[in-house]
Amino acid sequence: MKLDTDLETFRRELRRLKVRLTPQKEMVWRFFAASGRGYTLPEACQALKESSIGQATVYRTIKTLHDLGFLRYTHDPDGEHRYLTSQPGHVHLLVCRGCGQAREVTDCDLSTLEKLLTAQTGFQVEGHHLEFFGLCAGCSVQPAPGMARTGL
Amino acid sequence: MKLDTDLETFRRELRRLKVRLTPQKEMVWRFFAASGRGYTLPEACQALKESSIGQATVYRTIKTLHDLGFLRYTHDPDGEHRYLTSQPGHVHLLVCRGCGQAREVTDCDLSTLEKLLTAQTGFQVEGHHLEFFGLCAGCSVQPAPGMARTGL
DNA sequence: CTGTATGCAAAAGCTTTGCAAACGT
DNA sequence: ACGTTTGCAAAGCTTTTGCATACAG
Repeated sequence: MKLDTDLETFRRELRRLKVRLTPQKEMVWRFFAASGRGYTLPEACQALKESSIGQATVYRTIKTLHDLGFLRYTHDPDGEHRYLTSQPGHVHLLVCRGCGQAREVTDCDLSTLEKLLTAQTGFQVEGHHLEFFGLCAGCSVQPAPGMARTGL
Repeated sequence: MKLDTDLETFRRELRRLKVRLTPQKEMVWRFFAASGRGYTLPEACQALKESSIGQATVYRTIKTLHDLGFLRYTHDPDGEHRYLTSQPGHVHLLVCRGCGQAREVTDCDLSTLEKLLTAQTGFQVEGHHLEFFGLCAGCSVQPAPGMARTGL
């Protein structure tokens, strides 16, 4: 399974970055890695309490992993941040409004658009955030009751 | 000045939408319209307290104006939401990391990219959020001390 | 007039912090 | 061993809610 190799990568990276590898960090990472949809901070706190991880640790760990690039967040329809594990580097998310699953997209060439903007406005574009939303292949087949809109 | 005609538009739109036009709504809207950079909810609460607008009203009004499309939010470097007035319709923001000013961009053709994504992933793309960041013309001339990074 | 919007104050919810004990390196 | 990380509990914020009063239409 891919998670295992990802987990190895996670450990290796932490070592390389001289960040302490604790069971908590690993559990938090695995928790997010197992979800395609991501979790908000309060959701993660509540769920990880089951694993006896204190909420302060959840907040601190998510911040750390986010800063290191192991987690990203996407935006709910409500504008809430939902964290999920991510490939390193520049990616964009394709978020399904049906099931909430997110998938990563590496294909993006906005360089033409960025050059145009610079020419038009004098703005030195350094980067962008781009997020797509719509319906994934599964959900667009039919608004299958019980499949789409799985609460949480 | 453009603000006046925008204010008229604002009033007209509220009437058209059968939304009550109260002094508070107007003050909140004007407060945001006067800022290029936007405000977070707590910032707005604090500032509008001066105008004797209760915080519950600030929250409720911002939510209403946001739902109606009169306000959008952009993302801080810290990921915080900063609300600002916006043109109706589909626009993108160009946010300066120097002075924090945001400007709207209507130019965006991601349709080719969206078709490509649909072909590759089966995902029915319904829309996107796109935000650019960099340095505006003023700030990129020089990191002028006292000009860039105006706190708040 | 009628019903919605407001302000206040309290409640609820979210996030951060201080500190002693536990743990990774 | 040392210094970082953790859990707990408390403190500090932010956001929502209930309700009487004010006000827009």
